Amino acid sequence: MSAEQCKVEEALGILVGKWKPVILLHLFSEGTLRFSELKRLMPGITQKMLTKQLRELEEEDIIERVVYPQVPPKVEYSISEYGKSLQSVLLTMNEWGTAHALRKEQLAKSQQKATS
Amino acid sequence: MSAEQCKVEEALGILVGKWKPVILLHLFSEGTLRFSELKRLMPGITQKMLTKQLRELEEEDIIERVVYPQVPPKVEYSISEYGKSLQSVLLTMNEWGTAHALRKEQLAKSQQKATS
DNA sequence: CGGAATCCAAAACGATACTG
DNA sequence: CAGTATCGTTTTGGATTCCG
Repeated sequence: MSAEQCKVEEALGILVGKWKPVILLHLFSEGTLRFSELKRLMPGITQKMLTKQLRELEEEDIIERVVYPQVPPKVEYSISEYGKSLQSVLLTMNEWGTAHALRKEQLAKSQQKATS
Repeated sequence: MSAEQCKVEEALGILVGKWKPVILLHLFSEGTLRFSELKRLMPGITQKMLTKQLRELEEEDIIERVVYPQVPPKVEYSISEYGKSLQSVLLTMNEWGTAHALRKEQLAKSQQKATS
């Protein structure tokens, strides 16, 4: 892993975005979700953002989008075959992130003691 | 790994930034580098950006900054003990990123054929 | 229901000049 | 040498309205 041919950004580029990891984790655990279900699972996200992030993930072939031609419309999202290869990356990051969050928490606690 | 307690952003937050992964990879492979050496290794980065990204990494305790009180100044950066725990994450992302870049390249090639 | 379009604020990034 | 400071541009995220 040399710095000259660093491809971390390739993975980073797909995961960055305030909501992308959460979207992916939901799809990984639920399998298939409608647009409205995703929205309900993420209070705070706007329709515009959800649409945008889903489009970007779709463009990278990470997720699949299926439109049912009916009224009212129904659109379902799921992880694509290729997208499944991302799970291990997500898992690694989540594990490290969990430990890091814990560490920060404990560090804050010990500093609280020191100043009290 | 449930979506409710997604800690991917914890890792993401540290890696995002146009130059952070490259900085980290350089420090991982070289061990210790001076500010000017880092800058030379990354043509295109501005002093301001390099300073900023280094500060952020330092604040997260990922890298260490040692100032030698002399004229002209000398400042050395290296991966901290804790920062080393990030290497596996970086490696995982780099591997996936490399494969992803290759895939995109080949996809582009096959599309080129199809339209020629 | 699942968007698209518009407008806006904030954050990231960058060029340049100056400094102990 | 290793930074600040200031300015401007670009990108990102968000609120709101409208549409088939």
